[in-house]
Amino acid sequence: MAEQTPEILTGILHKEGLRYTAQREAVWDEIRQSQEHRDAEDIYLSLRTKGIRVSRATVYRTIDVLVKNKLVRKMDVGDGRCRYEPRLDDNHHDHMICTETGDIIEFFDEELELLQEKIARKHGYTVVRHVHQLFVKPIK
Amino acid sequence: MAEQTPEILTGILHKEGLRYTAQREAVWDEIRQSQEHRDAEDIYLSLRTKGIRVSRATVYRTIDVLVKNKLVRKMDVGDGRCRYEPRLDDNHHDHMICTETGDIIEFFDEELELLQEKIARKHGYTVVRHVHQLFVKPIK
DNA sequence: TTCCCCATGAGACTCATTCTCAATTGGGAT
DNA sequence: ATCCCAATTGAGAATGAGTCTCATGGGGAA
Repeated sequence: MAEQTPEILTGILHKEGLRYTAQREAVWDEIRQSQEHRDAEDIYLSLRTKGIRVSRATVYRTIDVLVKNKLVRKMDVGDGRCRYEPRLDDNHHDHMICTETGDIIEFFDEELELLQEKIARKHGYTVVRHVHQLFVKPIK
Repeated sequence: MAEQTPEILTGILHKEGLRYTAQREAVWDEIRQSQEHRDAEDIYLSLRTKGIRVSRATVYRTIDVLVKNKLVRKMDVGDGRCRYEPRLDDNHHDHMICTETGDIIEFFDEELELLQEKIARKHGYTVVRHVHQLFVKPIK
């Protein structure tokens, strides 16, 4: 999973007119190598634990760039902290949050995607992006 | 729209073991008489402008009770402030937010509701509640 | 009417995120 | 390779929605 990723970051920074720095690389690496849905503080602390000197401000600033360029997906679960996940493969999906365990399950449904667009069109709009979260509990 | 509503509130307060107060009535009236999706500060300021003495704390506390008892719907648009709307008729619906004008359009689609439940079941869950927002832009 | 306890208001507090600004550093020009 | 300067960084202050505290006020049962 690691071959072309460095260039992905440099390419984006270049496109945005931003400089390549060790901190930006570190933040992107940190998010990339995890499949969890972590908040900014988790990411920050994980970097610090690894001995990487970076500040919260830089973590937040870098995440903004990554989100804007679709390397990272930002999700607001509604509990006051946003979670982030890598978006390397760019497979779109939504989330199911278990109300009993807090587990986050990813799902994708083509029919659902089409239906949303259909509904928007009915009102004279087209979907730019969407937020869809199912708060669920295990059956029985 | 006003006949039985006072009793709705008193009934709920009684059920919750809470007292009927002028402030709680005022907050509920304020939310009821508007179809807008306003945040807590808007509601608070509107009450103060009308000369009603109520504090932010009471507005928040009362909204919590109303939301818990489904008299009010709480929606987190993701911009840091939650919006509230009355829920008298209890017609469930989701929201479409226009990215150009900020307009909020309500929609409901039975097929969508069923599809969500179907997806949850496929993973061994059942839907408790959901958040579904379409960020849209006008066609052409 | 009294009395007990819940509700209220003012402002302190929390906590995620953003901002400030002096010090540092990337990287193009030379 | 070196210079130079705007971009970047870190530390901590600031922000802002929402929550909490606690002294005072007011429902409502008896």
